Amino acid sequence: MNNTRFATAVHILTILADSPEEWVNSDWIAGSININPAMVRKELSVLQERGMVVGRKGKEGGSRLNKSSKEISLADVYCAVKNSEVLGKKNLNPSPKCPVGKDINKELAILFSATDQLVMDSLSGKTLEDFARKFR
Amino acid sequence: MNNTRFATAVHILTILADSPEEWVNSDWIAGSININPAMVRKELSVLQERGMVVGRKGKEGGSRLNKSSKEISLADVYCAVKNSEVLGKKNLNPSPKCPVGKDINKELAILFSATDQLVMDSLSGKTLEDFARKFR
DNA sequence: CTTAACTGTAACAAAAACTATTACAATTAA
DNA sequence: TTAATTGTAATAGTTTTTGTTACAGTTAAG
Repeated sequence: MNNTRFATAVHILTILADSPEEWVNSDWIAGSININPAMVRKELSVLQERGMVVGRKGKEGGSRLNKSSKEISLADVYCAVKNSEVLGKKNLNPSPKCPVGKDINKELAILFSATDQLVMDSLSGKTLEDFARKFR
Repeated sequence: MNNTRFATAVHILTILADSPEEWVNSDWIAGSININPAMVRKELSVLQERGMVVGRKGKEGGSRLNKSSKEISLADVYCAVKNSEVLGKKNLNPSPKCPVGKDINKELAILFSATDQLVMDSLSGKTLEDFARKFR
């Protein structure tokens, strides 16, 4: 994760969590994060697929949470945006002729999964509500 | 970490750990990982700065561990190569006018540090020796 | 004292990932 | 009917990552 996607997603969800009744539009959210509204809509789209958010089209449209912020964990968010493992990529093309090269990726895979799981377990104990509360 | 640096560094160190007496040259290591020798030397250079490895120039030169593989933890390796936090980058330029934007990065910083620390704590319990043993 | 095999490092190039921007069809409220 | 908005695609620009080439400096060994 050498990108801003987790930060962006948490930012979006925090705003929605603080106005659970309202349909907040992407322009407003984009103004708070200071990025392009289209970027916000892209990320909202992902959060919708995961069932965290629901969108409404047309005039007076926008987005809001699809469930209580108590029911959304930061692990849900991480899971939605993550596109690499915590410890990075494995070796791309290690030599099968070398005893180390032959098995390195298998061993790294074990280590990488365990490390990812550690992070997931920790984040699954943290709710969006807990996080969003700090901004009210 | 959306790169191969941790995998590369562990691969290098595993090879060195399995021949603690020998001066292994960058060509040999590069052959096992299947990358350019100059990339190996770049990473070796970082591992040297951290005191894990020592290099010898000239004919019959190469690298070897500077301490027992029992004394090198995977946290040392991670620390040497990491260039981003586990949960990625914070928001680049959030709006100070919005209650969320104003403080989001401060709150994210707390979360991000705690998550990084979790990973470090876990890796600090794993030695290079334990890892390298699997390949002998 | 010359040669061959290395390291260490810099400079540059290529590829991949990430972020930003523009545009527009489809939808909806008023 | 109009104006505001989503959802999405296409494209461009920027940053990060990976690969390559080159070479001065070092060292072992004949």
